[in-house]
Amino acid sequence: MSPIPSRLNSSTSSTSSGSSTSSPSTPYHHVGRTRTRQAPYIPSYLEEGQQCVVCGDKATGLHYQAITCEGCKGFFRRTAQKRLQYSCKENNDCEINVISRNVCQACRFKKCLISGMTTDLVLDEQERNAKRQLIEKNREKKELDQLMGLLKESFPCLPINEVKSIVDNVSEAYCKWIDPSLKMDSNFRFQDPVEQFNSLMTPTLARTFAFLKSLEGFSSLDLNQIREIMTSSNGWLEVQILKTIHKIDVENWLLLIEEDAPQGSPPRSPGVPLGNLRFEKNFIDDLKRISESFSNLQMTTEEIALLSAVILFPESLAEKNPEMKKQKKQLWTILEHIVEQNASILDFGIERWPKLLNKLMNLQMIVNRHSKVFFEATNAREVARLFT
Amino acid sequence: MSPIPSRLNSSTSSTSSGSSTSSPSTPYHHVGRTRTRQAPYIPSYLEEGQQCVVCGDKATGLHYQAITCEGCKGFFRRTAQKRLQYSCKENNDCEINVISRNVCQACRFKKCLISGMTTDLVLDEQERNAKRQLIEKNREKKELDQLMGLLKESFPCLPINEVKSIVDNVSEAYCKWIDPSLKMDSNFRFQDPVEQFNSLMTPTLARTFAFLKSLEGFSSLDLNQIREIMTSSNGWLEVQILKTIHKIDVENWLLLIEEDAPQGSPPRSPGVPLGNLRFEKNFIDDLKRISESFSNLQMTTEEIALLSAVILFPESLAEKNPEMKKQKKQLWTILEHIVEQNASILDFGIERWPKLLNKLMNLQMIVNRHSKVFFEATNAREVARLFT
DNA sequence: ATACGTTCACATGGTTCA
DNA sequence: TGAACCATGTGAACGTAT
Ligand SMILES: [Zn+2]
Ligand SMILES: [Zn+2]
Ligand SMILES: [Zn+2]
Ligand SMILES: [Zn+2]
Repeated sequence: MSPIPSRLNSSTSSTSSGSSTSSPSTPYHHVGRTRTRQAPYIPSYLEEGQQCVVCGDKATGLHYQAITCEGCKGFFRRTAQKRLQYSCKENNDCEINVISRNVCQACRFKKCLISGMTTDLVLDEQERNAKRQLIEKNREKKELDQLMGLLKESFPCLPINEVKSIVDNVSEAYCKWIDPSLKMDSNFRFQDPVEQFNSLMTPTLARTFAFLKSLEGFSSLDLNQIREIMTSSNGWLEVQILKTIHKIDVENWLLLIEEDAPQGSPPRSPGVPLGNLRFEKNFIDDLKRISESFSNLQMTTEEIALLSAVILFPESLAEKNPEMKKQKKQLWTILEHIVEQNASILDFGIERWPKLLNKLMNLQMIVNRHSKVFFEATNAREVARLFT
Repeated sequence: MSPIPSRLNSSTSSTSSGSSTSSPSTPYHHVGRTRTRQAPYIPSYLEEGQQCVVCGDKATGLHYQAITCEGCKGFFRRTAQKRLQYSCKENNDCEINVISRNVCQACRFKKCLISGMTTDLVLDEQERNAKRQLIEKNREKKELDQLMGLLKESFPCLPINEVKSIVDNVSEAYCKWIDPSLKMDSNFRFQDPVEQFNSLMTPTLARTFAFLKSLEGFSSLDLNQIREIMTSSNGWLEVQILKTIHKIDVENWLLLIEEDAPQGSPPRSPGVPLGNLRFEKNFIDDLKRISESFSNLQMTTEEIALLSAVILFPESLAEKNPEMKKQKKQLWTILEHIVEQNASILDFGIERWPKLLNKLMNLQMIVNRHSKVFFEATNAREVARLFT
């Protein structure tokens, strides 16, 4: 029914907690405007026209263990959530009906309790938070899944179907005829390499995606734009490699990553010898060269982060949108500034900035030269190790 | 059983619903509607009215090693799958019965475990995936078998695989050379035609030729033969027009092509109004007529591909070479069968095949009537747009 | 025949915004 | 404040592989 304003209209400062939530992304850009207002849902167990046990308004279902209207539901929740204390200006016996219910909050809440509503069912701060987080998480996941779907179309890894089927057949035959005991883990071993590739690369892409979105002005990009960005350049690969080469111990050529030890082996290996990675020698050599080259710069975390941002910043966007162009320029400028500032602090020559640019070019060339390597399904596992 | 509200969500009454909510998705479901609700299956080892060891509701069988109801089964599975952690708001000793089971998830799960349910039997993500894939695979196989069976009836004489591979090959070649937009995953333009011809002809001709060449028995044609074929009939024009008219939105008379937006204009035009094309009105009108005519047939990609193949198949070759003649005949036969088969699937009248032939004749007449249009130098640009 | 996962209508919690 | 909305947990019915 129509809410009747009265007396304590002042009430609470009202809602407006929100903000932060980021726009709900405009679920549907409707054209039709019509949006058939769908009939408010009523649970099937309610009789026709059943009344709210508190105020007699039209009930909409069980709420906090009592059959109530939307109004009493909301009132009760707000009261319990914020632990509000009301006091009656009369004799604690105000009548509560659909007209008068907003006159005395104290008596309304009292009647709620008497009518069987229980605050136990009101989620407390913590639970509420958990719920919000869950929803946020799911939202992201959903978006990511969609993106992954699009990405899969855009750069499918090289399937190598022939190899796969040969390997599968031979292995399967082996297990079947020669060593049946192996059959157990066949699930694991014969998993489709393409699937494997996807599941292994997803975390990496997801992180890159999240990083990109966190940059100013990128949060509102839609999925297709993101896909375009991710596929139209090797930027994300370059960023990953940039990260990786800073994890290489150039003295001993160890890749310093934490891996779960297989079993019973020493708890933590100090690192993986580069030679142990199953890539072609060519690639490993380039990796060594470039990581040695960068190690001389002693880049700081901030510098790496900024560099990653500009690498990822899609040129196409900058060209289309002057605002974005300005932003990219700004990032470059800041980076330059910091690099040179650190140069003097680190007692570097004056050449640090040009050197960085030079090395960056080198990095991009190398990534480009080997870009195929990253998409071979058979390499997926090693690539994932590299990018962990 | 009987639902009672409580903490989380209450359960439902068994009402059989019938409500019309139906807002979300509403995927394909049976239309039969009659569907006598068959008695929910109960394993034979259960005694009459045996109870769920967790909540006392009616048990439906062994689930994860304990005799439980459907509710506890689902609750346990979800919890284990998502590795959920609950916490009790009371003293970890909440009573669990059919009424209260939804009050405290922590205690419900605890009771599940105590009652002998084991998470070992809950399939993990990977196993679940494997299962899904297996089911999917089997479904496809089943469908394929059915289709094969259908084809086999239609072509008792021909090896069934051959028919299917012919259809597949022609369709694939068509998508590759003539109309890439048909292919789901080909967001990227045409395959580059063989270079040697590329320089000698317009891209359209080159692609049409490539299509022809990919047909069985045509791969060895040399340039001169090609030229002869291409010039001796309007086949290639007909094929291109056939493609084009299937890109026309007959509601709004828009030609649905993707053009690079000039600059700064809206990123993607929904289509080009036919009237915008710089052809004589005569020609446009015929185009409208013929495209409307074909749109009624709702031709599938395979049908269009096969039709294109037979249109392009040079009569001269068929006459000279009995082998080729047979092949052409075969293509016609396959096309006819598929068209009629689809007629029944699409709930078409029995007239689909004759109608197609009729419309084809019309198409050829129109192309013939306007053939001059395509070769006038001043029209070159527009023709290229049309055939993109 | 059995016991897995899947599907989806439903109920109900929180959230939004006029 | 509360009408409309969104999102998630629930469980009955169901589809399949073993
Ligand atoms: Zn009320
Ligand atoms: Zn009062
Ligand atoms: Zn139970
Ligand atoms: Zn408890």
